[in-house]
Amino acid sequence: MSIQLSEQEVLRRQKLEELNKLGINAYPAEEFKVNASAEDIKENYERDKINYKNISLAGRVMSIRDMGKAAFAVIQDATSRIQIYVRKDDIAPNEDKSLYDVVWKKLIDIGDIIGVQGFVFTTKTGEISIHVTNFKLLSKALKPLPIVKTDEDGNSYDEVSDPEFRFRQRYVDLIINPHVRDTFRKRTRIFNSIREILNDNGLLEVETPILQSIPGGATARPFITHHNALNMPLYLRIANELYLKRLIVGGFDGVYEFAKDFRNEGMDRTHNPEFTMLEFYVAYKDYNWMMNFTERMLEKVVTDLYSTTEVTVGDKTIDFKAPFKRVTIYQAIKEHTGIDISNMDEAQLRDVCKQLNIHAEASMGKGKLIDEIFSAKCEGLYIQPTFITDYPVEMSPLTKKHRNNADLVERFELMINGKEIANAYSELNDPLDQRERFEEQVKLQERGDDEAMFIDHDFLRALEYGMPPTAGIGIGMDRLTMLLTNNVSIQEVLFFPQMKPEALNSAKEA
RNA sequence: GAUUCCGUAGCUCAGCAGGUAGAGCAUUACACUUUUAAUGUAAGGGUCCUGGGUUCGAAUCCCAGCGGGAUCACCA
Repeated sequence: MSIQLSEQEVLRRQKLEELNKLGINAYPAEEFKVNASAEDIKENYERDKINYKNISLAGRVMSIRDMGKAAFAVIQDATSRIQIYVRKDDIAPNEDKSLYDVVWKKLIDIGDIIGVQGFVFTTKTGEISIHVTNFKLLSKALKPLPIVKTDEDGNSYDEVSDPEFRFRQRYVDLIINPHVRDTFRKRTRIFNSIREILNDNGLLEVETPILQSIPGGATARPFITHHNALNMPLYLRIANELYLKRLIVGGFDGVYEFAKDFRNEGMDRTHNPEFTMLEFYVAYKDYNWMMNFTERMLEKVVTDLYSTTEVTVGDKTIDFKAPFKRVTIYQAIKEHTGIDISNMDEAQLRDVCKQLNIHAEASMGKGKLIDEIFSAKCEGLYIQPTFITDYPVEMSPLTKKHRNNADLVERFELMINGKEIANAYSELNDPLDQRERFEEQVKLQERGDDEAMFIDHDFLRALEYGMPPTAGIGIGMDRLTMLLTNNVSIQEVLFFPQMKPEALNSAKEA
């Protein structure tokens, strides 16, 4: 690495040498015992002052206001930020004032991680602060931290807004933008909340293969990799559905997995090549049960997160109070286009597409055409949580046929804020029907549909041993998180969204 | 993949009828022992994304590339 160092970087390296000369290890090994957090102090000091006379706290220096023989600084720990007050005569009570004049004033920078000991007090201006009696450098920062200042009205100045900077150096983004940390905490709370509900209902959390020899369970282009020892291609999973259903065959009544899935498709603000999908399957249930369960689950997730069922998303308020509205896909299309397509064949559907100005590929079958019409004319209109049900059989090769209509399947998608959040069905467990559906998919492949499914013979074999009637669902966790944290970009809810490599890696290390 | 906008100091940005760069914060020095976007005075800091071209002269104009955003296509 022969990167030109900036003035500030050179300076900080010099300070590091100074520290070494003074016998101060800028990266000490020993534990620094902490007995308070910034949040704890700010929340509890006022009514419990007795317990804040001897506190120890560690964090990153976020700002310094030097007043001559005393200084104020702001320390950020994992919970929050708190002001510290460092007075020369307090940290250096004897003749030797170098701890203040040299170490504190000259060698500590914004961005450094320090530990402080002292007592809590309230300043003249009413800010709860730590009066420092001793401090210790815990880690010296060699790069200058971008400074975001916030005034008393909450306006930010010089906020780092460049998405490239923020996503490539997420660690910096997390340090300086508290709302980013908040988003990721919420993401984890959403996952925990769901995990709790599923566990409470007796489902077993499982892990299934990411490397698969037949990518199944969804229609999407997979990533291909190669196993050297076996000398064979392997695919990164596009879904884990077929494996979870094998486990239902194996006798588990309920299984779930938060699965990283991979799809080799375009990237935009709702698509990352790797993303997280929750899938779960429950034996002896059907899609009606799953709708009931899903709406209760989401209501609880939102309540756990916000203590209310309402969530603000952009300029809208979305209410997750169960039950959610339910409407069949044919009803939805009829309602929003005035056209009843329930008895149409492929040719008639093509005419409808033409009439509605919807682009229809020659390779599209009946199911895909209906899906196009719904996507173009209906999907965006469902802002409040709505189950769209009873899809045509052609676009649902893993779904059980509808109990009352052989042209339909027992499937629903949950639409929220105009987007699909979940996809679920009464799982097809008739092995002969499943084989026929796979064969239909092969025909679609032959027509040029490069996303149609492969036949998974082992999965068929599993079904032939008998799978109980089962309800299953897939929920796009990234998109659910986007929705519940009011973010429009998937990059905002992934710590490390996919990016093209920086020149940093290729050029300078070679 | 297509269209479009963007890439100037550590950060946020200005500079563009072409004359080799500015501001605020950050940094450095000095002053200030309860400040809070602390303040005052002074100073330093830039392969203007990269590579070509036009020109006496390019951060500025043209071409190509790299990276990012937005919209569209594909999809979750």
